[in-house]
Amino acid sequence: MMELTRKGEYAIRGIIYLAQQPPGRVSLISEIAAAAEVPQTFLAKIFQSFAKLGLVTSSRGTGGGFVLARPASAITLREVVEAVEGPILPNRCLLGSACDRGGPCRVHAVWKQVQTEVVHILDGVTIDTLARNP
Amino acid sequence: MMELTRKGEYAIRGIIYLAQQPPGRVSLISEIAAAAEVPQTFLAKIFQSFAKLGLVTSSRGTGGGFVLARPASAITLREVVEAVEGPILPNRCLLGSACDRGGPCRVHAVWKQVQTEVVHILDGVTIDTLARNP
DNA sequence: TATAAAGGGGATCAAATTGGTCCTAAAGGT
DNA sequence: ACCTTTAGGACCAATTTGATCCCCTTTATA
Ligand code: SF4
Ligand code: SF4
Repeated sequence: MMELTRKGEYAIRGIIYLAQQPPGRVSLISEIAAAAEVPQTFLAKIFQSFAKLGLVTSSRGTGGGFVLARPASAITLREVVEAVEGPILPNRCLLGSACDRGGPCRVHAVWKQVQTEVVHILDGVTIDTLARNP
Repeated sequence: MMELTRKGEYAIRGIIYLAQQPPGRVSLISEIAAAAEVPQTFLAKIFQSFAKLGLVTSSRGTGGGFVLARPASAITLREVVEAVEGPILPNRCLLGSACDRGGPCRVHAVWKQVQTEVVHILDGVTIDTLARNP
């Protein structure tokens, strides 16, 4: 239960690689994919999501590629995960939409607590922490 | 991300109904399904899992049905959820199997922390708490 | 101004998972 | 015997996941 998908794994590995490059260094998607051991075309989609959300900046044409849009210390693991997996939502009813049954039941509060706690943990981890080598 | 499936929702609703019955009262699957608003044949599978894990006891034939195998105060939400959704595992690498890449990376510890925290929350909630009406 | 080197984005696809039904067998009561 | 009720397997449609392909646009530079 609650498993991260491949997309999530790949997203994290990809952005960590980017964070490990010298600041300002532009990386090709092919380079990132090779380093992170991720199918290139799949990773390209992931980085498109990153770019749309402003986590990375992309440039096209010769000499193009990807760079972090902010310092790695200002990008949280939550942002990365939510960029590709959508919001942390242990139960549908946590999204505004009222429960299709009576009102919110007692379980509701438990899922809310789970959500809050997980968000808190993932928000407390930044990419620069993850990028530091053992 | 991390969404509970229908099966999980149904499992919780079903066992809460059972916990709301007078102690010792046997409930038919048809009755539980109607009360919990869950497809009956689907719920039957769910309760089979409960029975195998010893959360409920089942009896066949006339007068048969389901009863909680333990007091509702001794059944945790985690047991119920894991019975149908499998263990709380935010990332595959948390299951003994070593990472297919280098060694465990720094992200590993984060998922471990998420797992621990979620398990802790769900272990702290028992079915009798959930069964009490507003 | 070609041309090559990138990323953007849509279409498409196979495999896996989810959500659910159906049928037969087994067990238990009358 | 016969009815009731769960057990368990086979099966199925819809959705999601994990990817690949192809064509388009942007950009540098020869
Ligand atoms: S039954 Fe409770 S947990 Fe389930 S959707 Fe409704 S409010 Fe949420
Ligand atoms: S890269 Fe890290 S988080 Fe991902 S499977 Fe390996 S150890 Fe686990």
